[in-house]
Amino acid sequence: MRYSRQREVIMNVIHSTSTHPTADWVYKKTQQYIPNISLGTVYRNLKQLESDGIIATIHDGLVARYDCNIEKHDHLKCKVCGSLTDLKLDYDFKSTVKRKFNFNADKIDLTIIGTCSKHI
Amino acid sequence: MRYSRQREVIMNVIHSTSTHPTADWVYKKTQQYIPNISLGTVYRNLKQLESDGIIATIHDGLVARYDCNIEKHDHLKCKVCGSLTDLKLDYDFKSTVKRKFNFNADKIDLTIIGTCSKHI
DNA sequence: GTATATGCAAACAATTTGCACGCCT
DNA sequence: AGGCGTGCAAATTGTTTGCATATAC
Repeated sequence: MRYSRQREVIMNVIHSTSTHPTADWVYKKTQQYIPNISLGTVYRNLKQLESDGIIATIHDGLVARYDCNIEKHDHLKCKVCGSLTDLKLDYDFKSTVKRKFNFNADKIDLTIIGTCSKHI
Repeated sequence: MRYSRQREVIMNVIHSTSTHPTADWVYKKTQQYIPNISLGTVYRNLKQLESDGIIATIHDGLVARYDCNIEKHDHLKCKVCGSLTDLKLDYDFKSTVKRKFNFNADKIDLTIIGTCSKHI
């Protein structure tokens, strides 16, 4: 993967937030730095960065969100404000499913949906 | 919600499988019984059945899958064959996130991604 | 120089919606 | 009769892709 200014800006934009932005949000934000960047370029870069393990993709309903935190972690999703917050829970299901189903687990997607402290 | 033959067939089709079908699969299957049913009708009914709590929607990547099992449960997703299998794990994260984040949890989406026993 | 990255626009896939008509109740 | 449900097609939304040009190395 060789250098491009577009990718550098996209990386900076993603690292500037912890809100797990959508491709469209990243696009609008990068436009502030590269006005004629195209949405296709944003998607292409996000995809490539993911397949290189540099960022992670979260499927939030039917839109994809991107996350620069690639460490294993879970999410809290507020159904009022739509916010997605990182958290780290402690569990070990991999050995359970290996034992019970002979299933080889790679990763676990865990999202808790509810109401965040701001909206109770 | 009043009776319609389309909805009855859609319900039967969903209950005839445990594979968590997509809207398109349901559409093709219902066509065997009502050849001129429209895809819009399938979507409308699936949506209504979900909002009435009769079926559940699972967001699998960027497509929606539908599940007649509305009891709380988790999923095993095989990345080789794409199959989605129900399982029931034992955990209690709701009290943890209430205590730590003052987050009121409604439900938990938990999917374990890996390789199922058929493809090891 | 050559391969990768880009901008643009068209294509695509999943889903939703407006409208006129049909069929439960 | 009145209103919910339908079929159809067009619209929307999110994402991908083909192509000619530009740029990193």
